[in-house]
Amino acid sequence: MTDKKYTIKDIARLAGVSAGTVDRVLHKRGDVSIKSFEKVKKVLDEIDYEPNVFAIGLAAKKHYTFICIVPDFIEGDYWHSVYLGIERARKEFRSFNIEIKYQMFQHGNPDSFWEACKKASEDSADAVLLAPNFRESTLELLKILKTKHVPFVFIDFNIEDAGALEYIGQDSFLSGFIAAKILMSDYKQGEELVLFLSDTKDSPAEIQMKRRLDGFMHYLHQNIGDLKIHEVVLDKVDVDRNELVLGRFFQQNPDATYGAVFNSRVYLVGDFLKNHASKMKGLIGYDLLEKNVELMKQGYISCLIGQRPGLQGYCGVRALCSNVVFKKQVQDTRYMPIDILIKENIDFYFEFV
Amino acid sequence: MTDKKYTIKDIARLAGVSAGTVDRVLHKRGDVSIKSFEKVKKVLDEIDYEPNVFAIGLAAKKHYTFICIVPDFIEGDYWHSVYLGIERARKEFRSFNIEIKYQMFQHGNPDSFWEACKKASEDSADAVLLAPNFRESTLELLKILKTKHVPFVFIDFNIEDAGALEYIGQDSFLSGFIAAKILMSDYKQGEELVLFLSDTKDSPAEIQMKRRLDGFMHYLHQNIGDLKIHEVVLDKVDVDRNELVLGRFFQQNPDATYGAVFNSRVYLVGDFLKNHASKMKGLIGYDLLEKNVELMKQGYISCLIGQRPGLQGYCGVRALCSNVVFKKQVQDTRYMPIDILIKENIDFYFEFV
DNA sequence: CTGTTAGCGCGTTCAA
DNA sequence: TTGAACGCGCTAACAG
Repeated sequence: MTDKKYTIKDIARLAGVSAGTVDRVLHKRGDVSIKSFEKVKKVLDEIDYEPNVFAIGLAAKKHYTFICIVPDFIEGDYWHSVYLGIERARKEFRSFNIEIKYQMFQHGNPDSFWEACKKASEDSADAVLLAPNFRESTLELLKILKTKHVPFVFIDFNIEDAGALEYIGQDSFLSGFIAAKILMSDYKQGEELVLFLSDTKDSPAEIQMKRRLDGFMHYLHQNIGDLKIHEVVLDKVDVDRNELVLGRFFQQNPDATYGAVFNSRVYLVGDFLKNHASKMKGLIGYDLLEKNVELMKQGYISCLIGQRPGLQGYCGVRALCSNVVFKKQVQDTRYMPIDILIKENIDFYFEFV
Repeated sequence: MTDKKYTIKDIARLAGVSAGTVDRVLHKRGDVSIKSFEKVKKVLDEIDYEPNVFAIGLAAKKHYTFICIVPDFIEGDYWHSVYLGIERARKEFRSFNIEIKYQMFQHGNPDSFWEACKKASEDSADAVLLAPNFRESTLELLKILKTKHVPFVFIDFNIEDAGALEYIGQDSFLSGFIAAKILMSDYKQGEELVLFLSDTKDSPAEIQMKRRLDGFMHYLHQNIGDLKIHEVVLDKVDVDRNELVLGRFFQQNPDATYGAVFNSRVYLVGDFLKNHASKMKGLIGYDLLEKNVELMKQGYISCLIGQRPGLQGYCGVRALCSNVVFKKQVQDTRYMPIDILIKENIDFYFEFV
């Protein structure tokens, strides 16, 4: 393969036509005589023409607006990483005149999500990236987007057959399966397991957790017989209540020495352990929130499953950009790697270079 | 943060000078009066100027040649991935007029490496990426590069204090430590371990393996008392000899049920096990060669440590590009993530998006 | 020392 | 249906 770079002018010269005609052929803009078309086509078939991206970027006049409907965040949490990925993409594609607008909502708050969807559908966008936190509001929004032919991608959660350009996220079932395999690798007869569950209902987040749990249980059924499994429901925010619940639980079940949390809030358990100067033999959870990472480094959490939130945000914007700006087809599902992070490799982990 | 994009013309207008002067200030090209400089500086301090990368790319007239001194490869092996990463970077930076030349050598062959270094030093390059397989030849080459002020980066192996612009690779000690932790997670009293060693000598590859082994042993000392450890030396290529050695070993040591290989050639052991329809309780090795991945999917290898060869190649070229083309400072060490791959997450693993 | 100018390759007029 | 011409933002050469 040669590195010789052909320009439109080169092609025009080789074909014996003008640059404008070549451009028309390349972009299928019509108004080209059969004869000219053939001549240009012939040259294009023979050489390996790749347009100069810089010239394209420089000459681009069109402006695009992408709307991102994602949860609001605080420093160091999951959606902060997603945001950073989106911002990274924004900078990278800034020269293509892509403007990114955010419609943020309170995570887990249906009204706030609905509000965000409504605003987004009123606004005119060329593409939409969204974390479909609630099903009904999402479908409502999609209806409008579809009539306007505005493409959209889902990140983190999926709603199948909703017509998304692409879904970007993890295979939840398998990540649960892996979590079990890692967590229970040093299991010995007689030890017990506790699943720390959540009390949210009916949200895609809940569905995701359910799938992870399914995968987790699937591993246990396949590999571990008669294991005693406890369940403890934790509150999202009520630390005092959790303190009470966990205190009682651990007192009554000293053999429950493996713990699993199927969302980011494994720090709730980690913090409890830390406050009581206690450790489980194994505690696994999801996502590299600062709090989680810190607790893992201190030994209260033994493993975290990472799902590349930053990459999700980045890929989301990039998929929209490929489709809208470059009219390229994109794949319909992009599964993120299932990263296994432990105390020892967490320091080398990064999402971007 | 506003998205308003300032151009050099904007700055010139705001500062009351011409675009040329602004350019001189931006690039510290001198020949600017104090007064003009101050005016431009003031404007620059107030706004958030980011040059348009496309315009830079388009206007760039200079051509660069990078030489990559890396091992030759076959489809699906480690250095193939490195190559793909380099090629990815080549395509991405092609518009900056960077030409990539390869000086490939036979992996592990000092003469071939020496030959490649010699050719590279005779050729005139603007930057060099190399996998310093042999110390002396490398130092010889570096001497010449340094007199010519040609920057170079190391990938995969490092030679410390050799003046490399950047070293890109893994923290070998820690990756060994992690390998032990993963491998021995379900260790039970009485089980035995076998280390499959290599017989290469004095190469940076050997040093890397040594470091991994050190980390591995460090974990064992910290966490597992009186473990019986065997050592088996495998030949790189002589399959028949290995067959013999392994056959005898496993016959005599039925309790040696954990195995570790500190390089890519864990497939040597995996293949043996497969041929004898046998499995170890745990077998760990390095790198996602096709052969290794296949054996892991089939259950003969339990875990592989990945070190992102593709990303290494990509980052290597990118570092050179940042430094040579954009005159940017680059970090001196870029440790790759230590990826933990098992049967279940291997299918979702990828290096690039 | 400083302003002006001619491209870089492509998209997009506009006149022929 | 076609070719010529302009401009995107920046760099570098040149003329004052």
